[in-house]
Amino acid sequence: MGNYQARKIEQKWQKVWKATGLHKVDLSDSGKKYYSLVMFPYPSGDKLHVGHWYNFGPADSWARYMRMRGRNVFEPMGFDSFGLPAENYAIKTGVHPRESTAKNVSYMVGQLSEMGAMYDWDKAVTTSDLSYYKWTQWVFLQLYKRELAYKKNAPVNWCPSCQTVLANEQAQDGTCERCKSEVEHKDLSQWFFKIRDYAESLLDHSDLDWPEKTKAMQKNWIGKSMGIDISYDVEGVSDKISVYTTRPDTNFGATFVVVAPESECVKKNSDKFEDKDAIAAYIHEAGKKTDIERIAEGRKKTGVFTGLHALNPLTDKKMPIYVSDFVLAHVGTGCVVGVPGSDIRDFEFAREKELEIIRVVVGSDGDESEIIKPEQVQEEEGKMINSEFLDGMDIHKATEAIMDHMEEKGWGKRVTNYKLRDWLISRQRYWGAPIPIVYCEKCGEVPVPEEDLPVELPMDIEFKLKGDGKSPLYHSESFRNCKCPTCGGDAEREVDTMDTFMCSSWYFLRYPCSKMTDKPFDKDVLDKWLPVDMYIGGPEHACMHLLYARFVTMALHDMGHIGFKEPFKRLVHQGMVTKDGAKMSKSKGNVVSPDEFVEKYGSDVFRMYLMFMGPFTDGGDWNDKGITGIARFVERFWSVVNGEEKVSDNNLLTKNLHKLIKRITEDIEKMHFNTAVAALMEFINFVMKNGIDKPAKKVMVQLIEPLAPHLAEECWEILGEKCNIVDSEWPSFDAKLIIDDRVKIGVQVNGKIRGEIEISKDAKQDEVVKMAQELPNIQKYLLEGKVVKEIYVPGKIVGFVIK
RNA sequence: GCCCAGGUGGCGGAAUUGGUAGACGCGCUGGAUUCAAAAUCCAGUUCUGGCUAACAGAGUGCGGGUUCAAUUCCCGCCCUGGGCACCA
Repeated sequence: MGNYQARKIEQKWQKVWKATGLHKVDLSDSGKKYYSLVMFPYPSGDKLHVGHWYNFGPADSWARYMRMRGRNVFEPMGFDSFGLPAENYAIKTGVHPRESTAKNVSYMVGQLSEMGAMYDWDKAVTTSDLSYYKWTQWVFLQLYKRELAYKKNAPVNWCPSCQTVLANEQAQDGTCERCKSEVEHKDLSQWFFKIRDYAESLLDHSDLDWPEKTKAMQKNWIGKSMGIDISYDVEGVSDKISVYTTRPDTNFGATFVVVAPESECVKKNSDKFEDKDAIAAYIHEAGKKTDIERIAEGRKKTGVFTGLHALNPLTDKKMPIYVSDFVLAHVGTGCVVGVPGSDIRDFEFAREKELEIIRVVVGSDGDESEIIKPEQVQEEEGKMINSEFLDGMDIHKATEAIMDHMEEKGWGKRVTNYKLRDWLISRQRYWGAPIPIVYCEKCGEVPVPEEDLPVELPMDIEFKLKGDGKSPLYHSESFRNCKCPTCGGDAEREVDTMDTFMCSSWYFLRYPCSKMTDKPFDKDVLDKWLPVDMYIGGPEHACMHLLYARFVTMALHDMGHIGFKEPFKRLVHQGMVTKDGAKMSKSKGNVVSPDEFVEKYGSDVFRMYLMFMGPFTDGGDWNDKGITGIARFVERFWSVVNGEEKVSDNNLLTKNLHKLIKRITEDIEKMHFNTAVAALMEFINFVMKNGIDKPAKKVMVQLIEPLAPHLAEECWEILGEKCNIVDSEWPSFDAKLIIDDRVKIGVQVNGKIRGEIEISKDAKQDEVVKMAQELPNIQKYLLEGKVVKEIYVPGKIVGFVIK
């Protein structure tokens, strides 16, 4: 026999599997279909790191388990290959993104092949391939046709020195990553998708087997609220000012109005402001801050008085109007009414500007005094005071009453608001799918006809930053200049590319149809194979990617392109693998490659070690200290399979084997791979003492198949089986065989364990109590007082309460 | 700041319709084997006291509470991680 030659055996089976097409899926047979998907990787210069393995290994184990349960499993893989890092690399080194991406992809394909997963490479997609992004552009056109795409001005991070747009990542701490200049905001005309139109549909998770926390995060992200838009007259100005509030009940306490620096209201009325220079300077400064900074509670509030006043019709009070950066233009109407007695940020602002603070809600402490402490602001329950006809009502009733009142008077209108913003897809970058729009002087904005797709990304691009603020594609004359599809006259192409989230919002629809050239996908095929049965990926995608993918799927459904509304039936998030407590990234220099471990221990050991680290959904900090434990286990497993077949206790073997089947089955169902490995270790420890027979060996080998597929395949062959083990039937257990006749239970006195007894599983309470009482150590305690209660939880615990 | 998770031995973790906390593995200690080492095998291993015992006390981030009994349920904190819309 000898030691287990992991590398040799793994390469042998990978070759066989490839040659026999074991992992190719017949998509015409959808009867027992199972679409098992992982979020596809970005082909970065770091290649695959241990985090990918942590994710992909168990995902493949799951797919293998489902295949052994008789499902026709489709497990595709691909690359999300457009994006910023390849472009930055090009700017630095001059290497074309197409080249560096192709290199990274081919290296990663090699790494993934060594894993031995069941990927059907015939169906692979690479989003930067012409044959893929052609259809990303097609998806854009569908959304455009449906009037879900539109253009408007929106701010970008702008480096005044480099004269270029920066990603958030390049603008951390408000300075440019390259030159350290202070980052400013600049408005550009950009494309958006109306994801807000789908806010209600996206809030409906009722048919989704998703983690509760993910649903909660999406719900909070969408942020539905019911409130009222109130219009106030502004003294000396013809236009009214409109504010959105969810707490109109507090409006008798309104003492000022605040408008966002970038709001329409500021733009429209700037000529009427008192100190125009001060306000212009303030707006400029606000542009340098991030939203998170601006809205943080506890931060010192700043602002400039406009000289204008809004009139509160409830109180006839003149409310001064301020410009302040703690209000954001894209939230609600970009204007808020200041109620410092009931909102903590308004409270902070009022203190700063010495504005009137009125108590209108009495909270649980019953305090009605005029002076309000910060902790009394923002009461979630309470009743109204100082609010005329609302006085005495609880805040919820008052909210309804005042909204009725305001609507009757014509001062306001009930509205539903969402925090969700429309999806900004324009990117002023090269390495992305061009937006298929043409601008013609005569015809205006014209979508590229579907038959003219793809709009091909040009190669004649110089990556060095031009410093003229234009998108890279602007500089390709051959790309930019074109003929109008409608009138044939001279026209210019849109030079922005699409957000890469656009590529990943539909790739799962392309996999089953990846080779089609005349259409993005076939409705019949997709209606059979989708939704995805299991989708595995990181929780960091809870709000963005997963909402975008749902939105695109819903929109395509509503246009009749596909017959299902939701893309992902079941969702599981793997945990994140960190290194020294931090997310692995090139900038931190803490990326750990799986290659040396695969080389040294083999794919199976490495995969099982990652599983054994802890629960799949938890992740953890990477270290390689325990990997020898798994290597030892594999050696022992190997020697048991190859060892003699002699058993000292047959009944015990059967019982433990059936217990093992139960545990592994349940653990895999719950994705608790760590305890599945532990259970196998316990079983091996047991059979090393007790011995094993051939049928038990076979079951044991089947049970390890999802976790260590190469090892299992080799053992399966050694045990004389002909078929591939992944096509053997998952073992079942007999519940009757795993019942323990005798169990050890603890004996408690006043809740503390004082002894242990062994009882028969159907022993009666009297019997058990009597046995417990007879223990010398228990007698000692029983003599100390009077027994007031005897407790017996069958099979679990026996206890006495004494006084 | 806001939203969502998580905190258990020297380390990774196990155990939750409340019922013997620490399975499994790493590491460590002792032993066997060996000229020696590696590898392997056997035994021990939460901490404190105690005779390497019986047993007792403490113990699941911190402070309270409910209960015969709390890692598990409730209230209030602290810390760490993820996300916050141009990294993907």
